[in-house]
Amino acid sequence: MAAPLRTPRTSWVQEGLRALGVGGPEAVRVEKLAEALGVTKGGFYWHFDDRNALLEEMLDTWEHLVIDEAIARVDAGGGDARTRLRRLFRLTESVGEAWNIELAIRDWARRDAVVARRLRRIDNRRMDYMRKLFGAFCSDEDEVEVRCTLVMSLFVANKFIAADHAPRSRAGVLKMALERLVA
Amino acid sequence: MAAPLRTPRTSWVQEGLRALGVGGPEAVRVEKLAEALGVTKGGFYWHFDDRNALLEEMLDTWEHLVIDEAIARVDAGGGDARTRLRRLFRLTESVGEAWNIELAIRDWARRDAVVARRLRRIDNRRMDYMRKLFGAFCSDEDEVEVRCTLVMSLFVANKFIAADHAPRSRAGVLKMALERLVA
Amino acid sequence: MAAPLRTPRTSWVQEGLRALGVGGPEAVRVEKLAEALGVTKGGFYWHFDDRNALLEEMLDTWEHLVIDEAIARVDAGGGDARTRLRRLFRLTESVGEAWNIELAIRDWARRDAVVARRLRRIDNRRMDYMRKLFGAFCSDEDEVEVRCTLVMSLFVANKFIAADHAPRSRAGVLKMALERLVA
Amino acid sequence: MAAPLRTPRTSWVQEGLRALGVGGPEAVRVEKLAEALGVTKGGFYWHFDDRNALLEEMLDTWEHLVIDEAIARVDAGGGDARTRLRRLFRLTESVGEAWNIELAIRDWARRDAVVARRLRRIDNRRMDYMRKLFGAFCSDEDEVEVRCTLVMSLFVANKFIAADHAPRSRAGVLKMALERLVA
DNA sequence: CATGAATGAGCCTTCATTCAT
DNA sequence: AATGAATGAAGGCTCATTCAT
Repeated sequence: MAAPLRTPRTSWVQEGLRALGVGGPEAVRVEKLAEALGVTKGGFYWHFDDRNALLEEMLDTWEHLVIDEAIARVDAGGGDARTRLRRLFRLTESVGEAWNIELAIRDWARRDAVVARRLRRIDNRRMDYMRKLFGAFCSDEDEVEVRCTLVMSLFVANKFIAADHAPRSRAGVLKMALERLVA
Repeated sequence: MAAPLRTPRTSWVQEGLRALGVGGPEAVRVEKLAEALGVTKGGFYWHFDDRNALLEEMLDTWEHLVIDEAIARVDAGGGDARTRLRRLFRLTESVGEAWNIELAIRDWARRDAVVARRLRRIDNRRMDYMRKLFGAFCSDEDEVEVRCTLVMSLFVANKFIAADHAPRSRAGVLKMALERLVA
Repeated sequence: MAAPLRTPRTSWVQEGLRALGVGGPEAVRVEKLAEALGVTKGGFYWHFDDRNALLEEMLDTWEHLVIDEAIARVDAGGGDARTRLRRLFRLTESVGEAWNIELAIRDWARRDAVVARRLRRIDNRRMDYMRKLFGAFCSDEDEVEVRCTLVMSLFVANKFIAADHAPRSRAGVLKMALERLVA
Repeated sequence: MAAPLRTPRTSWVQEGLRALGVGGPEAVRVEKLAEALGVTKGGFYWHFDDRNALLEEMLDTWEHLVIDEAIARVDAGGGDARTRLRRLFRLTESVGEAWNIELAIRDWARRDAVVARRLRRIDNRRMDYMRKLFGAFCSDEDEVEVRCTLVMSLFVANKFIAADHAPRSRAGVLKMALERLVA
């Protein structure tokens, strides 16, 4: 009987993305989200046709965030290609919470063709953006492709790898690796 | 003398690993495994205390397979460090089916501390093995660490990345990248 | 001077009767009617206390339609008893859409005492009307009762029976049977 | 924690048919049946794939009962066509409980094509059986068809009509009508 | 080892109803 | 009159688990 505060569509999406990051798509449970939002599950169906509709809107939201907004932010700072690449690396390192969502989506894409298609679109746009930047100071196209792939791999694999690097830190190794790549 | 076992423990483990690779830990359903094995789930509880016991045994089985057996196979061929590294790469590229299991476990480790600990043990053993090989022809320890990390990242991220590389193929780019790293 | 009513009471009743005819009383869903009317269900509760109030008003509307109006229309044409009976048959055959509602109500009456009482009132008025007509040319009261019952049964059962009558048509058999009854 | 007595498939079917007769197909609720049988709904899914599988098996069971068994019982008594017809009428009048199921199915057939097809099969077999009997003493084929249709209509409509026949009883009127038809 | 049957918890979805605006 | 948002009670289905045989 708590005050029935309005819970906008976006709240469900936010909460859904959080759950996705933490527990994968199976953890996106209507009932759990409702509880987290302090409402009853019934209300969910006013906003969305079904669970799947939420899942799709979550992906839409995420796609926009990691592509359009990310690229805009990197370009906004100006500077030459190397500067932008370094800014991109820093931005990528800093997003913390968002990585969980991305990793969950990557794993999800392995078993869901629709998600896979979306991820491909996003990865291709990211690669294109990096190709342009690397290409600005590296004329060998093979080399550009290799570097882009290494950068992507480094970031994607980072959270999926559990190895220690003592006496170094993972971050330290990452930084060294990236520095060699923009050299 | 040995009675003809009907559905041995290992069948459940094998089927469980297959299910894990395809659908993640949530897809490892006792009922589904039973169906796939053509028996009823009743028998499962003769072999295992509960679903969790199976999950753990699956991880044991997998751990042994990807570490002890893999290293043994690479060393068995003999040759210098570079030769062994190349053999490792080839072995890693060829396991196909097994990769799905590994990726599933990596994602699983993100949300399960026990699995994470296990993965760390494995990743550290793999890194140690690679450090030894790279160290054989590369004296800069930082460089060794970076190369090991790049190789690991390349393989782990490979299946998690959906980008196209036209006119190249993913395999081609991978090969170029690895070749630069053992150079 | 009359404000342009948006969705009058009667629209809900009409739509409710349509739904009743198609899917029985369980298909009379406030939400579905609202959707069919292009409004949200909120408005429904302005007109009716609850779903049951609608159901009752639907029955009122239908009762008036199939009795008062039907009898009036048959009598309006004038003629002797046989003429009126034939006119009644023709009217009854032609109402198409309305039959679905009647059949649904008949089935509904099997499980709802209130509906049953209403149906009884209607059936008795119909029988009385027919008794008067048949009595005009048939002096045996038993015979009159039998004929009335046969006519009623023929019409009521018609849509509930799925048998084929090849090479005849159902309509043809019906016509023959009725003709014998007014002979 | 009551003793988990075995509840055979047929119990679910019986209970389902009873529920169908009383409340129509929508009243065939897995949970309600389970409660009536004193078990939990989970057990239902061991026997049936889903609710629909039960519904179909109910129809199978009913079809066999009202056709094969009914005709066999009428023929078992021997005698000429009129005797058999009268025996059929008596059998039909006596089944009480079963009528509810039949009526529910007839109404159901109005909105479900699969059920309609089944009903048609049954009605045609019944009509064929009656045609044979009426044909034994009535040479006019039109007349045979009309009588068969009247008999069917009388029985089907009987429970769907709510009219009173005072000072006669419905049963009395029915008997008179049927007697005229076998005359 | 395995089947047949059941329990119970959890989740998705539908819908009557309520209520502030 | 009607919308937007929510509650809560059903009801369908899945599945881990249990247990007698």
